[in-house]
Order: sequence, then structure tokens, then C-alpha cells
Amino acid sequence: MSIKKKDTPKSEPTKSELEILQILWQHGPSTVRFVNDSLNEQKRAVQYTSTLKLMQIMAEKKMLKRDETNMKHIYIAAMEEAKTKGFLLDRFVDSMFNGSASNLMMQLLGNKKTAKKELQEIKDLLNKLDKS
Amino acid sequence: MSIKKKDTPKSEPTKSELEILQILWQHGPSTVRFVNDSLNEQKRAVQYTSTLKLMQIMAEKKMLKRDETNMKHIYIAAMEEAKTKGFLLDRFVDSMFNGSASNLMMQLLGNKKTAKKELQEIKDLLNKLDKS
DNA sequence: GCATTCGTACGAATTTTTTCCTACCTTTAG
DNA sequence: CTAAAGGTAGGAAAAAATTCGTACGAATGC
Repeated sequence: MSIKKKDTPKSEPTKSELEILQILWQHGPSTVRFVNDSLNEQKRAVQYTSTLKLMQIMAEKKMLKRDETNMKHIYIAAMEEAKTKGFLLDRFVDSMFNGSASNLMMQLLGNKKTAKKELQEIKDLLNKLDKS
Repeated sequence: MSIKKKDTPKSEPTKSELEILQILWQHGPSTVRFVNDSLNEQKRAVQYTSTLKLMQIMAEKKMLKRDETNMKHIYIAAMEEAKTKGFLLDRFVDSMFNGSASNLMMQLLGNKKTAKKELQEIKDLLNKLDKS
């Protein structure tokens, strides 16, 4: 009667973890050095060892896989981008917009930052959907 | 030379803070008791004093206002619902979808949970927008 | 070979967020 | 009046998330 050990990715990446996932999704398998540099460029100052530590933790949690055959370990996102984003989006919609995607749209539409071009793109999207 | 004390609402409610804001937005000015009960029904077990404490902290941070004229203090959300949600949505889109609302839509559309009815509503929304 | 650079591992400290215990006051039922 | 129920305040503790110092091994340049 062995207890099945759960090693599926933990459902909830923290903010910092998400930042790291983003970089890995965007650039594919990377070294800590690369991730840390990206972080410092794109986001904020953070020490190399901090990034290292976090990525190690994420590996433990199975959010990341790593290839240790070389000295410079290569980290790979173990959570699928689409799935993860889908899940997060879902939770976001649930908690903020009462589960209603159209409520979210409403908010988006009232949002200055959502440019007209975006809106057009969204419409196009929906039209394409109709035809298929 | 006095330093200007910043008392604008802190930009970033934490998760728990958001839960409380949601309840206040939904039900209007409320007592701690009410908020705590809602929390326990809708979300999770949490002690009365925990909710109290958090709401006190939020009041300090100016996220909430409170009416202390009565013994049972009444708390009021000090952050506007639409503004706050807009801001958070924006940040969400930025960090998760590279700032692109249509990317978000794509995700939404591929999402099982976004029912057909929702899609129709969204389309209707956009159509209405066109006509105005 | 030796110093310097670059890498990992580990542990601990710090900061932020969350939770709740304890004390004490006010109101209410009896 | 008194007990019980329900309030607030404040401090601490616990938990979670983040940061980084230190140690030390491997590669690299000279």
C-alpha cells in the first residue's frame, strides 16, 4: 500500500517564480546566469545566488527540470506555458470578475491602455472563430 | 522641510486583502463580523481576530476607511473597484501576456471553462461598441 | 602551476504576509 | 447587579516568500 507521491508541479507559482517561468518559456532552456541577467535587465536588481536558490527550489518543487550533465546546469520549465497561464487566468477571472470572462472584457474595454488596435484584433479573432 | 507623507492607497493588495476588498465591494460598508462570516462561508476557515487584524492593517494603509462612531466599526473600501481591478488586470496582462489583451483573449478562447454563452456575450459587447 | 573567474550547494537571515492569543471594554439577557 | 456574548486593540508568533553570505569545486588564462 504505497502512497502515491505527488510530484506534479505545484499549482501556484509565486510572483518571483512566475518571472522565472516567463523567461524560460520565452527563451527555452537556460542557465541560471542567463535567467539572472534577464531578470536584472527586464525587472529588477537581484543577486545571482538569489536567482540560483529560487531556481533550485523550483526544481525541487518540480516546477523546473534540470539537466546536470554539464557543470552549467540547464533549467527547463516543467509547467506548460498555456496550461499554467490558463489556470492562472481562470483563477484571476474567478476571484476578480466573479468567474465571468465578459466582465473581464468589460473592464478591458473601459481600460485606456487597451488600444483600439487590440480591440480590432480581438474582433478579428472572434470572427475567425465564427467561421470555423 | 516636512516630508510629504504618502497616504494614497498602497498599490498592491495582497491576496487576503483582495478577498476582503471583494466582499466590501460586493456588499458595501460592513462590520468585521460580516466580512469574517462571508469569508468563512465563501472561502476558508479563518478566525475572527485574524480578519479584524487584517482589516485594521488595511485601514492603516488607507485601503479601507472606517466609521468608528459606533462601537461596531463599519469598514468601507477606500479603493475604487473599477480602478483597482483595472490596475490589477493591467498588471496581469503585462506580466502574463506581454501586455497584449488579444493574447489574453486567445487564452480565454482556448479555455474550456469559458463557456459558449460567455463568448456570445463578448461578441455582443463588441458589436455594441461598434455601433456607438 | 597558480590566480582568477564562474559555477553549485547550503544555510541562515530578512522581509512580508497571515494568523491568533490575550487583555480589556461595552452591551445585553436575566 | 451579574454573567455571557460580542466588540476592539495590540503584540507576538507562525508561515511563506525572498534574499544573500560563505564555502568550495571546476574551468580558464597566463
